[in-house]
Amino acid sequence: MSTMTNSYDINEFKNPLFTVDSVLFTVKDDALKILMVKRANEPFIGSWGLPGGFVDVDSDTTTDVTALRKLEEKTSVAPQYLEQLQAFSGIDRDPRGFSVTLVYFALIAAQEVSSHIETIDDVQWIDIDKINSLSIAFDHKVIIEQAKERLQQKALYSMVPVYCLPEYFTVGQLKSVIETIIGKTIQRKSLIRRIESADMFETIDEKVKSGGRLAQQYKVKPGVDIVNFERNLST
Amino acid sequence: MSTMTNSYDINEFKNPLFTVDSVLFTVKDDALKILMVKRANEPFIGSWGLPGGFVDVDSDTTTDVTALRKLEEKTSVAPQYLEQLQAFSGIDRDPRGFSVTLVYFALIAAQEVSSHIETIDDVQWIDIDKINSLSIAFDHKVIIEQAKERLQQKALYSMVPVYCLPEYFTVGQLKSVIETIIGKTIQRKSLIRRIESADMFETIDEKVKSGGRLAQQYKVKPGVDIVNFERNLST
DNA sequence: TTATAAATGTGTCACAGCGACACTATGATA
DNA sequence: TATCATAGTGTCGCTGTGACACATTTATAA
Repeated sequence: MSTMTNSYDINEFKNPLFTVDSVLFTVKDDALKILMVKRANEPFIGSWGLPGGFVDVDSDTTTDVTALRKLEEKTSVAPQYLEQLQAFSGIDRDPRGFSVTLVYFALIAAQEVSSHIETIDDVQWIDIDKINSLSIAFDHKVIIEQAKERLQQKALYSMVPVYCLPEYFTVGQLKSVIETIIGKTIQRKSLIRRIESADMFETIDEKVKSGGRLAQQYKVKPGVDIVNFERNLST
Repeated sequence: MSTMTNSYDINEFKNPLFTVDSVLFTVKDDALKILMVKRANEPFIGSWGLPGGFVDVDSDTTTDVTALRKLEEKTSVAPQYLEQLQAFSGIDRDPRGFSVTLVYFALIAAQEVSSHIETIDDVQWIDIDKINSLSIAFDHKVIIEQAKERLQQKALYSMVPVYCLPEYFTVGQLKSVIETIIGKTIQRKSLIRRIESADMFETIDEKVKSGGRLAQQYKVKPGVDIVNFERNLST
């Protein structure tokens, strides 16, 4: 066989630097927060950055696994919701050269991880409104802004915000989480109509105190997908 | 300085194989078609694949540029609409090892490129319903399916389908394109209401024949963004 | 010249789902 | 037992889509 073949030599091209990062949201103390990590390495040592890193090509079967692995290193649990946000690329965004970061968008209940995170000093829940006043690595400010917009959009036409709540939750809790995410109030009645029509939730027999009348508890039916509604809530 | 620093050595990790591919849609002869390329190289030589390739880290400023460059090599023009779809990754999807492909989603008017493509024998518009009966490279069948679903969703709540039409178009043409994309009929009246409320289009003085009464022509106002409606058309 | 077909464009009613808001229900507390 | 706080319901109005009849304008053929 000739040495001139059509087969591709893996080292022929310079490959871009490829990383996976996640924007992990939660709602805690009536504020939208994201998980940030204080960087221990160059570049941007000492700044806050999104949790993430390189793919381990010997053990990660997909980039989803990379994202989950990196998040679990920081939170010790898996997020309740994970989806791809977008890739961000550029010749200037990393001083080491052309780089691509595939960014995931994740949700978790604050209760699931709070005690664990409080024991680590380089991992914190940071209020999304305080991001602009901090030193943030790479283009992560822009990434966070886009992730926030996506979350806000999704909150208007789907039930994703339930993944910021524990297994059992009430209408009041869900209403509060949605309002925190989108930054405006919604009608309790509209939310109840959606809960009933979505057919995503089951009621729990035991009710729970809430400062007034006992509240009905709900949980997500096992195995159901997120329902998308045909209309947005009021913009 | 010690040689033991925290700075990252770019060659320390095996980087995944990274490519950029595009699903370029058009509507032609009342059918939804995508641009496919007959592969001239291994792997999957001889099969049909999506147009794409490696980033040129010396000249591409972002992956968007890579996608546009690769599409222009095949069509000789830039698509009218381009957005990221999603990254697809895995240890098995490419025989050369762990690979990631960042997939873009693009739209163009058939008229813009048809004459150019007809002169090339390894680049073709392929009817999306015929994809399953062809030999398709990598996981591109799955990618195409997801791109199609995204396009169908977008057609229900936005005006993206206009980017499958030439600069000047009529309501009848837009209705036909939307119906081809979503695979069902819509109400002309609903479409006109949307055209009027979107404030994205301007009317053209000159009307055009269409087999009956002369039809009003529209064009996209320069510089406007796609409008998203708060409701979907009927599912 | 006139009738017909074909497509464009309009008028309008019904329906669904969200917003608004008054009203009822139930548990804690004084 | 009265009051407060939160949970939950009833219902009217509004908006945008679906449906469909009707009017308009052009080409074509009798």
